[in-house]
Amino acid sequence: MAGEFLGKTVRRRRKDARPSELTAAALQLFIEKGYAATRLDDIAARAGVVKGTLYLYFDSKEALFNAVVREGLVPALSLSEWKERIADYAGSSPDLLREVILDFWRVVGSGQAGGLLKLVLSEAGNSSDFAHIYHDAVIAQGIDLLRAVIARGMARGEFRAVDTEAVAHIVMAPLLMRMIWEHSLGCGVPGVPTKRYLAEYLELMLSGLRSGCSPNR
Amino acid sequence: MAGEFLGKTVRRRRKDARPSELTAAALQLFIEKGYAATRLDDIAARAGVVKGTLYLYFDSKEALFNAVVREGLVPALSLSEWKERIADYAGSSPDLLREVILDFWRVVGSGQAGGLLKLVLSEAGNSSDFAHIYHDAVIAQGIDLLRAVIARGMARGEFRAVDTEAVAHIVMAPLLMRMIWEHSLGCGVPGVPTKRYLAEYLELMLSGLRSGCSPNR
Amino acid sequence: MAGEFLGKTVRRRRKDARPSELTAAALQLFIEKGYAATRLDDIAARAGVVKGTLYLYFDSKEALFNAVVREGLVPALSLSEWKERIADYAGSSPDLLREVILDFWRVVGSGQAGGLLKLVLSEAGNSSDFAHIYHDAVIAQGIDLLRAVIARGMARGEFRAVDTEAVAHIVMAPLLMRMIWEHSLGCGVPGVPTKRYLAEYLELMLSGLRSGCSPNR
Amino acid sequence: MAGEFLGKTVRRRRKDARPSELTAAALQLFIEKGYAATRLDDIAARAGVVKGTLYLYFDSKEALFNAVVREGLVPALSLSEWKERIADYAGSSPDLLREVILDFWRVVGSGQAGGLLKLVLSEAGNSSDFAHIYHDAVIAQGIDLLRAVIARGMARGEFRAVDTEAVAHIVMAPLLMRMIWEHSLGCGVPGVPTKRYLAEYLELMLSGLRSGCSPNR
DNA sequence: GATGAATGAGCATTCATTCAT
DNA sequence: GATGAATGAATGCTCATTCAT
Repeated sequence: MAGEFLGKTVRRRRKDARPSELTAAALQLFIEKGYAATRLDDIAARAGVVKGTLYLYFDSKEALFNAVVREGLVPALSLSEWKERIADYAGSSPDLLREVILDFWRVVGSGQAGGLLKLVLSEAGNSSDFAHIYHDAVIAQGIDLLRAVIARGMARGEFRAVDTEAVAHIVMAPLLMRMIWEHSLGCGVPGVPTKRYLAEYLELMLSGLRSGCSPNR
Repeated sequence: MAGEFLGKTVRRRRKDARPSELTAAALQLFIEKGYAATRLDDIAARAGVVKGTLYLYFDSKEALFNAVVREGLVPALSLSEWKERIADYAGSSPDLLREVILDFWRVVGSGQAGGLLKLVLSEAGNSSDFAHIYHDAVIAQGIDLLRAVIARGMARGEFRAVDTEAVAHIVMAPLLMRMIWEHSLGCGVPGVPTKRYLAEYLELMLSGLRSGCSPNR
Repeated sequence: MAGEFLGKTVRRRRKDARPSELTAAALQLFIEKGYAATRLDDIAARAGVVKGTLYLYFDSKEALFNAVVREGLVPALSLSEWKERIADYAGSSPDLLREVILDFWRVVGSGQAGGLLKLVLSEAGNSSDFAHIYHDAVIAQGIDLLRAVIARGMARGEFRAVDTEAVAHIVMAPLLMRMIWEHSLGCGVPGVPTKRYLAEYLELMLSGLRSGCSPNR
Repeated sequence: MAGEFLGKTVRRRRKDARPSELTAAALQLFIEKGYAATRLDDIAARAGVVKGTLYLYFDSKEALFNAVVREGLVPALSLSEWKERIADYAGSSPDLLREVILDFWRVVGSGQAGGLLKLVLSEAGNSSDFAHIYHDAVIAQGIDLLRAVIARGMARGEFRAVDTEAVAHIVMAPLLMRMIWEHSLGCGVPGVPTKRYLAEYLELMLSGLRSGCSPNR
């Protein structure tokens, strides 16, 4: 019967969806209040369940935290597609750098994935070293992409000669800081809207990388 | 007697130094483990006293935290001296920017003052909004300096026209990120020593700001 | 069809056998870990069902415990047959005592019925007073048999005059202690195999009861 | 001043006495309700303190249980004195056996030490194997004493030849069972006062051990 | 009848805070 | 001023019990 069918479907969909509902609620609260200050009661309440229910899906508060972080890393996986696109890219290196950076911002900088950065930094030093995990899974991905683009620009004479690794870190820093401030101050960097920030940022980095200008001194 | 005299001296010195010994111990632990995960017992133990003693100097754990942050802000006060120095500065704006940035790094980026940034970001969102306090006391100071220098450079035709506020934030970001990583990953950014990082950073920013080059597009 | 027939048979047999399968699993675990430390999940798992299923047959954990104990008392019912047999017995009282004791051991002392003693003693003091129930249903049965045999021996001049009730308790004690040790230490009394224990025990009791010897003092 | 002196004394005496006050309360409740069913709140309440106070003296509920058992074993240490006394004893072996048994009963069978037997049997099978510990510390001590006395009697021709180890266990059983029943049924074995029980018990054992009677068959 | 997801009351444990000494 | 024993509220975790399917 349709009733039974729907019933089972609802139940099953619930069961399947629960874990991510729970981690979503947990992520929000962990970011808002920090790991230690977040009570399981609060997480459960925000997810519309009861504390005990959490233990049907996660062994402990720490296990829940792990799941939250791991789930937050998933979007960053899409960055790996860029590796092939860079090889086939036909346009100029400045254009490519623009595209890569804006896509990184779209994927990582927006939504709750941004708060995850603040979270793992806050809880760095705990048993499971999530700062390293996050660094390797997200930051290092972005760094690698930037290095590849910068190297391409150097090879094509579009960028001046730089230490690609150092510069990749430096170029990424303003993106990450922006993410951090937005989740720490609550409402973006005061006085500078994101759009203008990104525009000035891209201009500054591209100008700084461009070859063919006289040296600074 | 010499013994008594020494005793009193030690006692007196101790008594006066106590509060800062306590906040120093607290700062270390707050940075290492976060506010919530740090027990007063641990702080007292590291300071060589007993938990109850903390309450002779601070009303509560939160009051201790406040004192820790406030004390950490003190070094940043020296930044205010720069305001006058900028007005009197005789050299080029790129040189001035270099000096200001390196001094900011010396004052804020080194020592435990660096950990403080990570700490206030971690605990952002708690009752007392330290992220804002820290932002206003330290970051905003630095931002203002940078804005002044950039404006000077623009006025003198040494820097191209930019949004000074946005660019000041962007220029500061790599410094702050470096501080954060050093205290979150434990041991600096892997693969890029601080000295090279700073050198490439200055070069990139100054190249990006320099006037007289054709626009990026 | 045979398949269906077998299926129904199996189903039917299962259905009827379920309660005792459940109590059997529960008995084992209650003895191993104690009442409170045994989780319904464990019992269900050992019985090959799911926790909720237990509630189809028992109202609560305590009701299950009650059923376990009551079921464990059943074998002891066979002791009642002895009442008639004693009346008709033709041999000597020492021989009769031997037979009664060895049968008691066979019925009560072996198998899981032995563990039941340890169990009810462990949980004595709970709401339902199983120590009394077990005492009345099993121990008192044995005591009564022993009293009858001892009284017969006294009447026939084979045993010396004793307080039959006290002596019955005393005679039974070594049997019960042996049962307890076997289930508490895991592997019988260290150093004394059951067979030798029983032989020496019977000899000591019969020697102690025998009439016709000079008093101890 | 006297006030201060008394104050310190009271405080110190409290501090020193606390652990044993707590274990005493815990022992009572563990015996009454079993380990798992006893809440720390109850123990604290009975000791006149608050739950948290328990953790000033014991790391966990299990640590408290361990302390309770270990403390309960102390009285049994006095049994070791008997080893020398047996060697020097001048009287008959039956008299010696009487004395040893009555002293064992006085030391182990009375007071809360008796409940300890029930307790360790109940909790046998848990991580720390207290049944073995108790067996070795208390029961085995008594067994050894009995074996020594029985061997002495056999050597002097006062007792018939028996397996000393088996018989020692058997002789001890009625004492232990009596202890167990008293703590499981609440109020002694129904119908047989302790005094008569012990008298009949001694008579039965000594008669059973005495040499010079014809064998049972 | 059987399942297993969900519940919620109960308990062990932690830790900031107090206060008599 | 300094101590440390004692407190009690808070919280992670468990598990018997229920109920929709």
